[in-house]
Amino acid sequence: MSTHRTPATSRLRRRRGVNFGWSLGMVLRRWHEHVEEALAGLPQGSRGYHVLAVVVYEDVPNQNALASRLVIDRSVLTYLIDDLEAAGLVERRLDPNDRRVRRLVATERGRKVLAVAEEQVALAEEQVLRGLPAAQRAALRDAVEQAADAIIASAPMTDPCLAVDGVFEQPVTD
Amino acid sequence: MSTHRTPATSRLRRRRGVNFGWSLGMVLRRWHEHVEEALAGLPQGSRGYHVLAVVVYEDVPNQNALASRLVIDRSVLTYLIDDLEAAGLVERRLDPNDRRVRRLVATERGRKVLAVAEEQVALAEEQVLRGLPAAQRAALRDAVEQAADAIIASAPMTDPCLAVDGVFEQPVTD
DNA sequence: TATTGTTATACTCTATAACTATA
DNA sequence: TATAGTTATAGAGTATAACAATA
Repeated sequence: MSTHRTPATSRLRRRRGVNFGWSLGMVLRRWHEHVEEALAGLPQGSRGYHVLAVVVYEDVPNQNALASRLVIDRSVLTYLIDDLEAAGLVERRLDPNDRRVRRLVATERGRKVLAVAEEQVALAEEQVLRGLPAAQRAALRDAVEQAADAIIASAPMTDPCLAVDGVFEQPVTD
Repeated sequence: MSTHRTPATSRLRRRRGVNFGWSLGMVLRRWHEHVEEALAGLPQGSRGYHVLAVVVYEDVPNQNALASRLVIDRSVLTYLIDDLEAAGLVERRLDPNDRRVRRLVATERGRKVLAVAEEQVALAEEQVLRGLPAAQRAALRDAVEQAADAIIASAPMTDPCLAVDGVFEQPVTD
């Protein structure tokens, strides 16, 4: 199985930065492989983990706020919370002031499970980045988180500002 | 629409590095939003782009090799090549030595389209990372590509080495 | 029998809209 | 009418296996 020791890697010389996106996808994929396995047993894996973490550490007034905080759709959040609630990790509490909204609170068990999950994720992430020297590892984490912060801070997701399609329709006259 | 200027961002203090994966997903998502739009008109968007780039710059002996180079399944590669070939960007040539294999070669048009695409992608990526100072931007690109290289070099994708499930079955005795 | 490439099927994730209950 | 949350449906992407042709 491990007979091919990827002699390819050395000749994968990057032409400019054209494969930044591919590399991003690769790292994220590996992250998922390790983290979903590390979080087996936690409802919804890494997605339940993200939800639980926000509920524990941040003070979101309602589900809509939580959804936009995580940049996911309200409808998927419903399923995530359903499972977390069924597992006894979070609760939906009706807001007496506005009976439409449900305030989310973590249970004691939820906090404990999150603490365990954080350890597991930290270990998994070390595995993902184990090919990098420690300094590079920290730099990567910082850079990625900073980039995500900047993205969230800067703009709505899906902005049609730079509509530049049609470039390939007749760029080369064959 | 843009009325919420995300006051959240400032209070998104990270607890340790737990949201590295979330941030990765965020950056990749933004990358896709920009790049797929920039590559509208190119068959299969960024995926066709990756295939085309490898066909042009690297020397892959057959489709299987190309698929494992990009870490995608052979079956999806079939569709990608179908579309690229239909657009006249690549050709499948039968190998006279082994009539099972198809050698992939880029057409002249394919090379030209790739050159245009590279420009578009570079612009799109600048947009994605425009929230970061230039130095950070370069550091991020390098770190991510290095991490991907390390991942590819180090192991098969999906390794069941660290099977640590069951951790959440009864971690807290409720 | 093993391998290259294709086709078909199922499963996950996401996006969208319709629906309810409150306001 | 507008908003919070839910439910239902359709699409993209991926994984898997079955299949054909060749070795």
